[in-house]
Amino acid sequence: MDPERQGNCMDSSGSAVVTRFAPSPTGYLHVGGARTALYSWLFARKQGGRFLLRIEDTDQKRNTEEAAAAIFEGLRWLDLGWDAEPVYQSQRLDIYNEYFRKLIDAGRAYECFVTPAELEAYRAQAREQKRDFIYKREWARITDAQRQKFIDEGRQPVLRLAMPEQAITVDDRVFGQVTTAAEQLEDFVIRKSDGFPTYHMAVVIDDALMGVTHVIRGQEHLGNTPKHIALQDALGLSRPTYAHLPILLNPDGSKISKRQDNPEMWSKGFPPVRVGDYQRRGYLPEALVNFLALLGWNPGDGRELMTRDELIAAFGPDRIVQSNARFNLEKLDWMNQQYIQGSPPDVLVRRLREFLAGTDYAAARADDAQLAALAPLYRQRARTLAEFAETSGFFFADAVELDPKAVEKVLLADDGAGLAELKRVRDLIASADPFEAVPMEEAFKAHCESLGLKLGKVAQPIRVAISGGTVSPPIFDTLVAIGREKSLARIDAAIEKATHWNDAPAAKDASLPQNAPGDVGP
RNA sequence: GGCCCCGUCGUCUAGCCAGGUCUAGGACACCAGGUUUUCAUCCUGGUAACUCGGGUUCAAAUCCCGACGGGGUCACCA
Repeated sequence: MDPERQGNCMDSSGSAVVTRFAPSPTGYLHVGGARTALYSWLFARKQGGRFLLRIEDTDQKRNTEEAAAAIFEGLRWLDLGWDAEPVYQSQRLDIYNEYFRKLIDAGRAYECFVTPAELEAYRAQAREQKRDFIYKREWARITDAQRQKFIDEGRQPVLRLAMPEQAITVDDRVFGQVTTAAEQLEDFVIRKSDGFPTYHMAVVIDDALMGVTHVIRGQEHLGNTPKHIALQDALGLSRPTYAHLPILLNPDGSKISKRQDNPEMWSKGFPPVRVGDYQRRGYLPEALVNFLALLGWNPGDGRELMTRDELIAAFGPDRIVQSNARFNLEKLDWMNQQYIQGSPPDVLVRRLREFLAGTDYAAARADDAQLAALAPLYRQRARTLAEFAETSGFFFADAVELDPKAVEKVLLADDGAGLAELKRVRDLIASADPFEAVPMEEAFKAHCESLGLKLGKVAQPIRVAISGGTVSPPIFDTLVAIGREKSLARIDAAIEKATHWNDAPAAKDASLPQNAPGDVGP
């Protein structure tokens, strides 16, 4: 998909860096995967190398194509471009078979007829005896007669790698040297009974064939790496440099999982699992990228808000942290706001447009000119695009809904002082010329001074009339954005309603039971 | 449970490898004050951490050992 123009890696020797992101097609881009992809991408860009994609679909009966498309979409949203067509493992069976052949011919792999049920029984037994069940060569040697018998029974063998009896050390760029003792290494399955390679087999072959020089992946794979090294040795394939990343955790230290992926958990501060949900919740991709980059890595000089180019320039595996990181949504919110504040107006409008498309926010009805008028008013006030949409709704409403609490506090309190003031300044608005924020503010300040009032005494009643509540952007900017006619109409409506606020409440109240105990406050 | 990894403010982290300059720095959040027409922004200040116990050393957040805590992994899933 729209491969980016390649970096300056074409001219160099054969040592150009190649990284890859290799998700299994789950149907969405996992936020942890996004960070892995980001680090791989940053490293490739920093080194002038290439960043590749591979879909690990050696298992699935699910819809690979659709599921992979969702992942591509997530990567595109984050603007993490890749440098060649993605590789699909399910289309490479011939290649894997070739390597299976080699292994068998070299005596490095053998058929195993033990069934999953039998294995499970052995494992259960081992657990009971508080032993490890580490599959060595137990069922490697069978006679031809036995083999024939198994086949006649309909058993489909798997292929296992004959592990050499020696410890294996991973030289990891993040965790250093990690050694696994020989006794811990088992003869793992490399070909499933359906003929497909296991993850271990496919990953080693594909990384080698794709020329991957640096494997950047989650720490959950650190324990698999000795297997991969053993396979590389057996196959005579090249060994990439490994860099394992610490795990991304929930605020409570638990692992981020799809099971928490719902609004209830979000309200408890759990981060969305799917990158698409960050988009839907009004985060800017550059903010997410910046935030993710800093979860487990830092430039070492205290910088936090960094452009993509700055991230690329500063990135390196040496400063990747070794401990797991908890996802702190509040900091993402802050960072997102920084990006909203820093976005050029036209970019912000475009982002709002994209965000609002297809939603039922009142703001979705706004045209670009209206959004452009509002953007400067909300860039200081919205941490996410969703907050913008939620708090700016009154601009687009046909009629404002007056918040009773606001009416009572601002308009009716003190014998209707606010209401009286609202009536008095109505004409100031009606006659404002030009109808612009600065001159209007001047006029109002003069008005207030002559009466010995603070501006707030005047601004709040207007705000309630215009927005329905006590919170809005600066009132004169708000009036201008809404327009003179609409503003006056809202003020008149508010005056009317407030004047009769306590008239005939019986009609309303009679039909309702008296306040139940435990009525909720604001 | 076995094996592996990790352990500095509530959170993300700097510092650790090359021990003193660390009365441990920054950021988010929080608290207080200031600016202000509301909210917010912005500015100033503040609370807050080296998991614990041994050892090495003149000196340890930094080196070593142990305990405890957290995480990962133990599939014919990736």
